[in-house]
Amino acid sequence: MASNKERRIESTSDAGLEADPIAFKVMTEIDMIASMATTVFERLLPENLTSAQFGVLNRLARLGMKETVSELAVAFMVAQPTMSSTVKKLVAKRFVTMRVSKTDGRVKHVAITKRGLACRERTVQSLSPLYAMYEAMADKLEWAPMLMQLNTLRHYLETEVYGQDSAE
Amino acid sequence: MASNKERRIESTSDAGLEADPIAFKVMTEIDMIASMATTVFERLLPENLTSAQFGVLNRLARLGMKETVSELAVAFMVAQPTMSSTVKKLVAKRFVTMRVSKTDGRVKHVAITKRGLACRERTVQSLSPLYAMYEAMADKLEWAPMLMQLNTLRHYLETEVYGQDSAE
DNA sequence: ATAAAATATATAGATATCTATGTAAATAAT
DNA sequence: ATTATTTACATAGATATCTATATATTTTAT
Repeated sequence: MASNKERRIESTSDAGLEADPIAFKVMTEIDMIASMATTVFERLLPENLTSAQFGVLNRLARLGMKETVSELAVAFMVAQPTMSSTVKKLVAKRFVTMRVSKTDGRVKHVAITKRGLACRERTVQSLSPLYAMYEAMADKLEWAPMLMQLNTLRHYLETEVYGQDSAE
Repeated sequence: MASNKERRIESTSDAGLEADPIAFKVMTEIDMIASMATTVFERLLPENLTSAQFGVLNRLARLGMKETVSELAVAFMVAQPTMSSTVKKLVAKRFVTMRVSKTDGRVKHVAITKRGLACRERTVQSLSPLYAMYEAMADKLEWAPMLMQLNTLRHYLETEVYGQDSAE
């Protein structure tokens, strides 16, 4: 919800204020976690990579295929001009190439380069403290059930945001 | 983590790609949920309120007290100049006042006005579809256990981000 | 009492995002 | 076939955020 991303500086340790329905408290926690996890993550990124840039690099590396700007925008839930901008930065760093499709002159395929793959590898390495951190939490946290619940919640929201079951 | 806020447009319904450790998948879900929940939330905000502005208004209304710019910045986990900017907008709309403290000339107290309170009330009303939506989800979602797990996760991250137990 | 350090806020500049719109190419309609 | 519509990407302008720094005030040290 963003608006409720409110740390309690009062006495207890709940997020959100008393009057919030529990769903709002959950959303407040989720906002705060997203924000802090992003902070932790970005601190570890090398070579002036932004998290948006690494996201694209990582996706192209793992899928092992090129994708169009629009496909990437959908995949990362950002506006198309936002993804155009991110890809532009990656092109400037020579981590990806953009080439007009041979079969459709409107489309541009984004493909990762060798330099990009190498950078992605280095970055994954430098993220190792993250793995350690999350493993350390596994004592106290049940990741699997949490994932299931969050997945359910996400699907509800996707329907809400993108209309009737836009999720494949 | 932001960088992994990646919708699968492939066949399954998991977030994140196969190779991710489960903690990364959880973080990916959390990012996506935060993003979509914010979208849903902002669509409902009236009077050109941003979620940041409503957050401050709502907090001041519920706490029933004035707070300083720095206190608000800490509460919402944003940089101090960011909160200065948000408060400035609220002052322009005459929803809050800023007054230099009588006991400390550096400090400015932010207090909600009657106009601000009224606006907050209207906004809470216009958010009613949100309550309905979250209630509708309660069939399939266990809000309470989820809240507990997320709370634990948040505390881990607070320690990580702000150093040893900055959380009161 | 004066000078130095710390604190609260504001300002400046940079960046990432958004919406609206422009441009070029492909598809559909006539 | 031509024209209109749709689609994919780029550009422009607005906004919210951040970091770095300036300014004013208070507190601390000498």
